[in-house]
Amino acid sequence: MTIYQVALPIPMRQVFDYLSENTTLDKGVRVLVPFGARNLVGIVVGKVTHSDHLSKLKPITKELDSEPVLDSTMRYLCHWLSQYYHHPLGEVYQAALPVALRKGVSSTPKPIDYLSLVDSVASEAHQLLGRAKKQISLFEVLLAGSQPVSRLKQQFTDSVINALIEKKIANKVQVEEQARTDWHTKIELAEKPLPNIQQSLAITAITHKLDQYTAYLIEGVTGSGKTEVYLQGIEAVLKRNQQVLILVPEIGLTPQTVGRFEKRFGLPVGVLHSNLTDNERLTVWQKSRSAEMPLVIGTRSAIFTPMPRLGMIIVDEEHDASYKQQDGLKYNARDLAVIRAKHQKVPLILGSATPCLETLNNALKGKYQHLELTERAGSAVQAKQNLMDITNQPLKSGIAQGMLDRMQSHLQAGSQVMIFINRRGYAPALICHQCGFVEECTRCNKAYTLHKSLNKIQCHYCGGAKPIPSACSYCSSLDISAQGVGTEQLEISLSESFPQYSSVRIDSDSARGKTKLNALLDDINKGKHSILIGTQILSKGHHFPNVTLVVILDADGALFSADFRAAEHLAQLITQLSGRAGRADKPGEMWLQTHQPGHPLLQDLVNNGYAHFARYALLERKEAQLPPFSYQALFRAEATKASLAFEFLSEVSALLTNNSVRILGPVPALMEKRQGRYRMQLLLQSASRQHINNAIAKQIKSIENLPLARKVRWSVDIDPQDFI
DNA sequence: TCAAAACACACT
DNA sequence: GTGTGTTTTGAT
Repeated sequence: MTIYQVALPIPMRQVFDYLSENTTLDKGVRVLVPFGARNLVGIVVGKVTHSDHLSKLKPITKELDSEPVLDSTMRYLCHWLSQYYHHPLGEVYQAALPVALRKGVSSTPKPIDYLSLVDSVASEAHQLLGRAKKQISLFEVLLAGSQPVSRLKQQFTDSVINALIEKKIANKVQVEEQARTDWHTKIELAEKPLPNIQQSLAITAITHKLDQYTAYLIEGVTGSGKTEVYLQGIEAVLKRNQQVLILVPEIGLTPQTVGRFEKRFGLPVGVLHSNLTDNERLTVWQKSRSAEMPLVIGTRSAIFTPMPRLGMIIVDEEHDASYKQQDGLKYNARDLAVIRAKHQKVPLILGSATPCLETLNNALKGKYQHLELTERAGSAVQAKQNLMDITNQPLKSGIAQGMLDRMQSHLQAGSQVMIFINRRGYAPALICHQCGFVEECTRCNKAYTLHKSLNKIQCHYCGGAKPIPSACSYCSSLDISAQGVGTEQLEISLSESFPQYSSVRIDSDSARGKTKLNALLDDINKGKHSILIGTQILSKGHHFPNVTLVVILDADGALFSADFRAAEHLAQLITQLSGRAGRADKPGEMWLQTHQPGHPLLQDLVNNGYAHFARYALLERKEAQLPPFSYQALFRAEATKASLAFEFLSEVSALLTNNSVRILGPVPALMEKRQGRYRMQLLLQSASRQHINNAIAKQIKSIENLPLARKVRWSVDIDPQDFI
């Protein structure tokens, strides 16, 4: 009997030992094992000669694979993930596999039914078929060779196919499909544009060293032709008979995008997104694993696609927040792509018009090769950005009168108007409407965050709290309030102000599901609506040629958010939006409403653009010792009683206390109560990633074993992106 | 006194 | 995580 260590999909940071008569089970093979009263699908992680639980060992019920479902690269990535994110290995393995495989179905493709002519019959077939037209035409198709039944069914009805089988002219044959991996001989290049100088430089840089790991940041303004650089890079890789993995944000994956890749190379493209069925996902996984699929394009979890002949990874819109998984295994697919590219020794391309500061910093330090595309091609335009001072101005549902007038004139000219509410990183700060003063914690010089339900304001850096003041501490005005209006409230108010124009709201509620969103976007570009009210979704991937006015309602919220990334995200949003509104003959304008028209970050963004802003923001981060100049981990806990969550995090804090790691909190989460549960958080920060990692690694088991750990819902988030 | 609810614990 | 055994609670 051999003892195997098996990782199970349970939230426990340990592996379990099982017995088997088979002495040659490989790592990465799935097995069915008894676990308590249940049967679970686990992954073999190793063979051992001794177990501490010899008396308890049970045999493996069933071996599910002859070939490992996780190759050595995938196992390496899973181990890395487990250690880096302090997540149980079994759950990581589970997350890395397509759902179908987690359930234990076979990992090899099902044999396909082919319809094939019976050898002897050819000569007498015409006689047998008589005048049956459809059957004759099916017979003629089959003369050229066997065809999969599923494909024939698109052209012929069941009865025609069955007739040929009954007349013993044809029969069904099961064929194990041979993976065709010689696609490099079948590339059919579509016509391609002539790259400009910057593009050529980027393409040359990338294609020059394809057989080693190098990370590139392509920082290219909207319309500068990043995609063309990708395409020419991909071409070089495909010609070497190597596969390419392309990651895109959740919303960016449209049939047009996929079509562009298919058309360019005349090769099949595997697509992975959240709307696929388990089987569709499995098929792409299988074809990629067998190297039959040259190109795979997908969202976050596509980073787990096995590619034996990987030759390049591309992460498009690398700044996009959807690359970070928000629940369970909180990994960042962009960061994992770096690890994977390094391990498989292939180039990695990160592309964005608005790179996130972490990536930009890596590029500026020389860790990534920095390729800049600053020339706009063809008809691309950028909306002109302006600041509107709303201090002491009458507001109607958050919109200044001057802005309403401007909207009126754009609407009268037959254009569309977009009102943007920034809910992301939303942390209500107290702002005086008279003078623009923001209530700040004197110890940290950070804006207090308003917690209405607790009836106090709290500093999210030191945890200090005090009652909500009734007047501005600077000018004593009573007109102080939190920023922020909801989309619904705004929609009502706008339909009162502009009754003759139709307005539409686009947020994750009204645009649930992809088809619904596409239908809405279609309506908009057909001109069915004049006023668009939206959140995040509008900034991604879609163009609004008829929108000539974009209004950002609450720029201030981002400037004083407890989330230090809020300003960066606002800048990315503004830049993305202004590249998507208007067109050459009808350029757009964008207005940011603010109480702080002189704020250096806003000034820099509006006057000098994102690239300049980002470099300035990096200096600020350095000054404040914030990421990427320090590293963070966030413990979250929620419970029906706030005190439980607080107690738990206090105990965690005590366990982690360590000279080299700063601990902030516990403080209430920005959204302090959700679904009846109180939410608290504890932030760790250090100049050294290693210090944080070590501190957590040393104590994670003790934390897991705290009595309170089973009374609260808790999690660790390494490199947290959101402090919601 | 009993059953439901809450809790504790093991799971290889 | 889940299934199971144990203790607590509170209504009869």
